[in-house]
Amino acid sequence: MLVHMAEANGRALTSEELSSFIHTNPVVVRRSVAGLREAGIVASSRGHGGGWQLGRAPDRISLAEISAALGETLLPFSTEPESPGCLVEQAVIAALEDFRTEAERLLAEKLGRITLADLAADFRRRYDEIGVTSHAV
Amino acid sequence: MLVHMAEANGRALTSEELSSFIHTNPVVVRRSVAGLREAGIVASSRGHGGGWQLGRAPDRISLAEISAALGETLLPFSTEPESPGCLVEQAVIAALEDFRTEAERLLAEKLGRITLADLAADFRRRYDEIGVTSHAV
DNA sequence: AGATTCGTAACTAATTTAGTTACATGAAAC
DNA sequence: GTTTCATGTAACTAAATTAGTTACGAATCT
Repeated sequence: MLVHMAEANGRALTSEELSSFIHTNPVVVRRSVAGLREAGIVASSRGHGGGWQLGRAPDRISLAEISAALGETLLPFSTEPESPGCLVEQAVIAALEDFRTEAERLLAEKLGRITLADLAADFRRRYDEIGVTSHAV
Repeated sequence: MLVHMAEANGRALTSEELSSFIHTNPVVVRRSVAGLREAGIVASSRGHGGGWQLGRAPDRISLAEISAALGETLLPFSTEPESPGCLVEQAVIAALEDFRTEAERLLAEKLGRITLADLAADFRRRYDEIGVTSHAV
């Protein structure tokens, strides 16, 4: 959805339009994207001509920021104790906590290097390529 | 559960015992741990004196192997297309696929350095510490 | 004023996961 | 060889999560 916004040239896209892109429901779009508003990644406006657009230039929006704004973890396990007092759990969590800290830093660093502008550029490349191919055929 | 097996000194632990450690059900234990058998991480035996034990020395079982044997992914997102033909999705997946490949290699490498023996040693350290504390009080 | 669009609550349906019961299979003890 | 103990596995239930839907109020533009 954000790539579509990046390609929209400043025009606001409605939840309706965005939802049709990914074959889902406008309300689902609003729910998902709303989390990106506080971080300034998107801006929404109501009424005529309203909808969603990027909050800043796509080359200043990294995947790390998007991931963080959505409240997603970069690693698929939690290090919260389930049985406080269990020494085995404490040992496991301690080991994973160290791992997690460094791994998350690494992942965030890598995701921080990929921006929406990169994705949009890649999309455009593919788009042009298809265009050429179609024309050649 | 594996740490418990590592601490069991070769004795087989029953699903019943293991389940009580983590406050769950014996069947849940069997279901979970069964996936580790093919990888040789655990071995199960039936009948009298049967149960579960480590399939090899704990210093030769890494967290990376355990994770792999359980069929878990190290990263919490999939790169499988949902809308084949969507160029935006293809661009996003391509970017994430690159990221994923390197990130998974890194994570596996890090997890590969942590063995069950490390966890067991840390557990034992905590255990002894508690013992001393209790005695001191 | 009327049309449009987000914001949000409330409800339903589908999926996943944990937990449970039940019973067959295999292995040791006697 | 029978009894006892333990895994292996199917089948069912319950809880939690998620996606989807409907409905309607609030904001904004023409």
